Amino acid sequence: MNQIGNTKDQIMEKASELLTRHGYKGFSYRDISTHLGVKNAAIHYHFPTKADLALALVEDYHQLLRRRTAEFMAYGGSAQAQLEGLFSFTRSQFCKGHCICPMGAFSVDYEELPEAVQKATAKFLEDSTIWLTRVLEIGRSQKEFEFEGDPRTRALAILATLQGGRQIARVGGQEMLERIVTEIRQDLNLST
Amino acid sequence: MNQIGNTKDQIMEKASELLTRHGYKGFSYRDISTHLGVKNAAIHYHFPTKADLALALVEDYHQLLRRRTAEFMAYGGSAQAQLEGLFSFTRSQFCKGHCICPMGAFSVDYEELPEAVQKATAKFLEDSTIWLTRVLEIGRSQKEFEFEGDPRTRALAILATLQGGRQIARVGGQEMLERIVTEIRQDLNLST
DNA sequence: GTCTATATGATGATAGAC
DNA sequence: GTCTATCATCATATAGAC
Repeated sequence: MNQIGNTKDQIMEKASELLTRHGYKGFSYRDISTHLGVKNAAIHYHFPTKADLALALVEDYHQLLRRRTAEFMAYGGSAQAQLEGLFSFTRSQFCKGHCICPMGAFSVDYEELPEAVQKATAKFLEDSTIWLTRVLEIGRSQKEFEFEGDPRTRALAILATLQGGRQIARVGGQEMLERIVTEIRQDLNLST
Repeated sequence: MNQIGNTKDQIMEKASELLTRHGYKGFSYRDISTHLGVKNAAIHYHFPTKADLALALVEDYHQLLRRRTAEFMAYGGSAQAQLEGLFSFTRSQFCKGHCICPMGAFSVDYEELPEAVQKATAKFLEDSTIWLTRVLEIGRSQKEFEFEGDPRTRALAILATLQGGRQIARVGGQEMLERIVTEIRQDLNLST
């Protein structure tokens, strides 16, 4: 195991969990340092300001998206598998500590975030939309599912639904999220 | 004009704006008192703790929902008008300061809210769902729009989509919200 | 890289005068 | 009902030793 940068990774991992559980304003450097058994200043060494940490998180999410979708964007494949991957990811994130979408967490505090973080978040959203749009286009052309209208518009609606769905499930229980995912499937005439 | 309770109302109005703009953790008693030209302690007189204020806000939203939907729930009417009312409310809230849904704001901090606020929020969500479910049932039976499957499930999906949509529009611009609303209409075969 | 120590400011909240 | 004054606590952040 490579130990270099290990602390930095641990910080980001914990920060990501706290962000999606308690929101951007809902966690502090102290929460992270206490959990790692280090001091406050150690976190500031790796991320001088909280905005630096936020930016690193967004870019990390973005890179993860790129890795997981690179092949599909280049060569295509089963659109249904991509979509089911999104659904199961959404479900597993919710089950693991009622985690909401990072986009949802950041959007609440969006207007007060530094410009660099705002721009990175907007790019992340845009690339997520582009990816899902492509999935829908390919899936429709391959007859994996059916829908009418503009693929980008539908991609945005699906992302919004899942983002809102995870939040609503916090309040009303997991059953609500299950129903919501079912509804997305139905609108795509997906039986599985 | 009745002056009794005026300050209390002003507090709630400002608090509601701040909540939907900056989130529950994103506003303080100081923000409110400064805006009203009073002192910190004056707010605490009306709402001893922030949780009291949060509870009052949720119950106020709930009561507003009850008032606006009472007639429809009792006698029915144009479901399409109810739905369009929801859409235009969503749009106007976004335009006025990029306000997100209170449900979205509270859901981020939900797990740390006191139990009384959690329960009130859950009831508000449940009644919102019941109302929209009824709108969909009546609208479908009156052939105002078409959709398949369970009305409650679809109601939840629409609420989630609008909640997520308002947040996404903060990051990606109003055009995204417009697209998302368009998509909901299309899935109901609503042309207007 | 991590520590101790510290600066600075905001926050929710309370006591008691007017 | 609102004020002054005050509190304990927590937050982000920095300087300098090890």
